[in-house]
Amino acid sequence: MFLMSIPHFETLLAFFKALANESRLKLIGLLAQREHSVEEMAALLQLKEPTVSHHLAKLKQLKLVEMRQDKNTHFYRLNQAALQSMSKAMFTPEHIVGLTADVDTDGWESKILRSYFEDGRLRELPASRKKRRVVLKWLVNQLDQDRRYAEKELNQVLKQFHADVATLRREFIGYNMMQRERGRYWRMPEVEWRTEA
Amino acid sequence: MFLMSIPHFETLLAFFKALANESRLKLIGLLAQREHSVEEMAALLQLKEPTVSHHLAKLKQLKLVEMRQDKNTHFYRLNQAALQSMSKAMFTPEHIVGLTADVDTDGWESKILRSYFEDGRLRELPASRKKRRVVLKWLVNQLDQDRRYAEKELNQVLKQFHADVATLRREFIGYNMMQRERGRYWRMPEVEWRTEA
DNA sequence: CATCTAATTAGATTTTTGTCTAATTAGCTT
DNA sequence: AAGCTAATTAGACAAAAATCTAATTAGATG
Repeated sequence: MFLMSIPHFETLLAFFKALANESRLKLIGLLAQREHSVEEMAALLQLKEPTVSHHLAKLKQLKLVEMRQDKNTHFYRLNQAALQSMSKAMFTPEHIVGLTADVDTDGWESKILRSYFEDGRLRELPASRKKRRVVLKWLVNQLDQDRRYAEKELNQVLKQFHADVATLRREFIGYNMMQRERGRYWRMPEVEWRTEA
Repeated sequence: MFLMSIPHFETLLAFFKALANESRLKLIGLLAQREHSVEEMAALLQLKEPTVSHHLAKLKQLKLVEMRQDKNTHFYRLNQAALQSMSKAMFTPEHIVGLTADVDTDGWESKILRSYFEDGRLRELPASRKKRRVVLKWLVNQLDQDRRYAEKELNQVLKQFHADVATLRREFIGYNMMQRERGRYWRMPEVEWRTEA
């Protein structure tokens, strides 16, 4: 239909607020099936019409629903496209990392992460040592602190971020972010990591 | 990693409630970068520790964050997998339609939609006339009531649900759900639709 | 024009949620 | 054990949000 830009903090928050309510979520469910008039929806959800109107106004503000008028009946329908594109872009790492723009502690690392991740996946391992370390640090952080992973399990987790899992494993060991013994891998405490692989 | 079952109404609502808050969303942003102690997060967000603790408890309940303890410092980290799988399954049509289970008006149509849609896409056009009509009805409802679509635009919208857009277009015309003239398509009011194609 | 209908807006009330301070717990450290 | 530190729990208070009734608007119809 049309692409929506990646939503920013305020947008995302507003979006969650809109959906974080029992009545509104039910309304969306109803509207996913077909259009409904305000009257109908009020009856189905056992709410008064003004209440429904109020909820629809919120959803309309965010373009999650659209309205058409026939005589003095207002028919609402869901804007699937808005919903989908929102949920799609929502939880990719580079986007989540961007959430903290205002707070941001280590802006430098965030910037690197954002630039190397795309649609939730690592495009390529950075060539420079410093950047590579940032990316690896983030990745190793996706693993459980105390768990011992079989190689297969480790691959499972890693391949969700990058195809070349063998290189990732090797780099982890190189930086001493992980250790291996008899086919099992586990994380090392951060103080033990090396600066150079 | 592991598959999560499709969340149901209560789960989904709880999930949105968890994220529909400025502080919690920022926490998630922070934790997406690396693990943090409660103290750190309180400082970064300019909140008191009990407040942060309280928010983390909510996120922990939903397994969105995990905690590891070192001495008496608690380190929290994000459970990316939970977040991702939640957002992924979230807004597929067959799931949204399922939201209204308790309310449900036309359970029969919903059931059909759920069974023919998978991951947001139409698996195949039902063979039986009655079922096909339900699916087409839903699809045509994704279009703007009053807009006139160029064939290309129409395809754009439709292909997001099904590859064989030519058949869909033909069926719409057949059921008189849409009309065409000089390469332009538009929706017909529901009263004009035919029962048989 | 008077009246009816469906919806929205205004304003009041109640419920839910976020934040704080104070008190408590759990785990060191001396 | 006494004291220290980081976190959690309890409870109070304040702010935000949901819902209702009443009043108003917009459009249709006799």
